[in-house]
Amino acid sequence: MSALTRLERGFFVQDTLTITRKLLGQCLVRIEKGQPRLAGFIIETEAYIGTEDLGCHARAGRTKRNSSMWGPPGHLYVYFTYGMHWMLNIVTEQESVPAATLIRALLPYEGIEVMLTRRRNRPRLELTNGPAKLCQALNIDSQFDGYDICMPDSNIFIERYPQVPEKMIITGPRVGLYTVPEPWKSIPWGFRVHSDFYQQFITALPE
DNA sequence: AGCACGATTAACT
DNA sequence: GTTAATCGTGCTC
Repeated sequence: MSALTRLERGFFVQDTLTITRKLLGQCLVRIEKGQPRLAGFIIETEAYIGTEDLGCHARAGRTKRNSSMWGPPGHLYVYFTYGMHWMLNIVTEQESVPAATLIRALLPYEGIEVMLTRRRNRPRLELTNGPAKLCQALNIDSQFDGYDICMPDSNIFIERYPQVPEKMIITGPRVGLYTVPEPWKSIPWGFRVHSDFYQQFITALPE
């Protein structure tokens, strides 16, 4: 087994759609003091790109809330919505260009006992199968808005795994943009891994 | 100062 | 399939 490397700054300097696709199959890791490592494979992502994209928070210009999206790549944009939920994004593109990838779902891999506690013993496949759920499971909130995941001692980072084959990636519209006008509402900037691909990892999960 | 809404979730019929 | 929960944010007055 070869040593795993972390995604470095250069990865997040590619164009946003490329990054959003290539993040599928990579492993998001969360380190907390006094806790076992929490980790999950990224299986669903969405791209939000620039002020033109009317589905993107950047459409209204830079505000206190969305400021991180204008920041340097490889940092996090974490925001609060629906009065109770946190959402995890990774900032892409060069500084001053607002764009990010939303992490919508993970396949739990390490630290499942801790995730079960945080997620009130929900079924294993429902631990991190939504953008707010994974933030709850990994204990990610406002304290990580603007956080740099490329620092050597970062408490959140992504480990490099082999790319998911193109044929195993399902492309479709982004979820939840009910009031967003076309073409942005339907533009196919959502990506997920076909369940055929990760089924093998589910059956391999420890009880 | 007031208000409508949201890149969601869980529980319900 | 529907809907309540719950509150920070940004917009309007």
